[in-house]
Amino acid sequence: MSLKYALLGLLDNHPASGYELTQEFAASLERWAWHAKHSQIYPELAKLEKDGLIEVAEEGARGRKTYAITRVGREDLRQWLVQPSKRERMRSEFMLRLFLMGSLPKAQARKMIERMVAGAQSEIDAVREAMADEDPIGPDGRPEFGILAGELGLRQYQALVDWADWAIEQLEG
Amino acid sequence: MSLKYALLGLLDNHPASGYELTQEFAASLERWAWHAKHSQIYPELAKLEKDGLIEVAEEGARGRKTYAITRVGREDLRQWLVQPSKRERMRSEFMLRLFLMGSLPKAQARKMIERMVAGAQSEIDAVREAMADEDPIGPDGRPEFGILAGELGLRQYQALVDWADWAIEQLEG
DNA sequence: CGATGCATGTAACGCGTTACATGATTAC
DNA sequence: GTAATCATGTAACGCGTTACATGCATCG
Repeated sequence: MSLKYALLGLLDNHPASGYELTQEFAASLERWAWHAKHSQIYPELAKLEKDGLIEVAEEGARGRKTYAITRVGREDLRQWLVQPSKRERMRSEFMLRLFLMGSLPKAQARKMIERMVAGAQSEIDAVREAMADEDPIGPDGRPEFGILAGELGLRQYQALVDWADWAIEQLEG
Repeated sequence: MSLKYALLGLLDNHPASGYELTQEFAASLERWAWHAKHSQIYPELAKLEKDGLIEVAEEGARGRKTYAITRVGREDLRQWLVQPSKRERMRSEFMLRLFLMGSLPKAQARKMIERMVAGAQSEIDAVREAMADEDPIGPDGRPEFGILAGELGLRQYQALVDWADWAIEQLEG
């Protein structure tokens, strides 16, 4: 269900082809929110068109089809955004590793945690730098939710880094 | 792949039946790390047995089969825990909603964020209370990674709550 | 003897990944 | 002309969910 709304959401900003949507996934959504490959996107677009939520606005070179969201599609998207979602099921390989780390000798578990944190920290540094001059409020006064969401992602990474200090202290004590 | 190691990890603590493993998922792993239903667990156990990573240690009433991890299984588990995993692909419906919230009028977006935060806060309160007297180091001196991981989960929820204040301030400003 | 909980499985379907497959256009 | 990029699709497979299906044991 989520891919459907990811596509409707992107098309609500501006019309785009399947190819462009694939790029947008890779460029923005992928890091913090959702990922999809073209092999999943094309069939899904066909389905959305069949259901009347989007339409082909223009056909270009090389068989390129530019899709636009329809009134019905926009309505469906708004509904989904507003409707409270049930608690997400967690599914994180990272967390799973943590849970099972008791199967390793203490010293090795500690080393793994340190390695995880180093990874998170370099991720934070890289993204902070890339986001340094991004304003969460666009020049037109409209909020850029991608930037806002990115800030949340960074803060959650930071929580991991801080936690690790505490966790290692627990292990030592 | 992850379900395999979740099962091996649980069986490395103590032998258990498919039924018990299903309960353990529901009780501990489910909240922060991984989820699986019995309909997925039973076939996976059969596969692990066929591959020699676990074995039937005992058969009880009602067709109950208690599985135990084998030496080979333990080795495989350790390998997986130690081997650095490639960056996980993000897939969070929650984050996706945030990204797409620009499709809502500002006031409504704000309301959605407030609702999300209220949910997170009550989750934090409930879990903090439940975890209040849990010591991350067990009475035998061995670290309880479930508790450590839970603390991380709580801190990440807390990061969300803190972020929301900031985000709403941005929207107002 | 009836409800609840223990205990195990299978089938159908949907979503996501990897790999296969093709062809047009543009830049060098 | 040839390499890179644009552009769209299909097929096979694996993982996860929902629903279907069965039967034994225990407690009251």
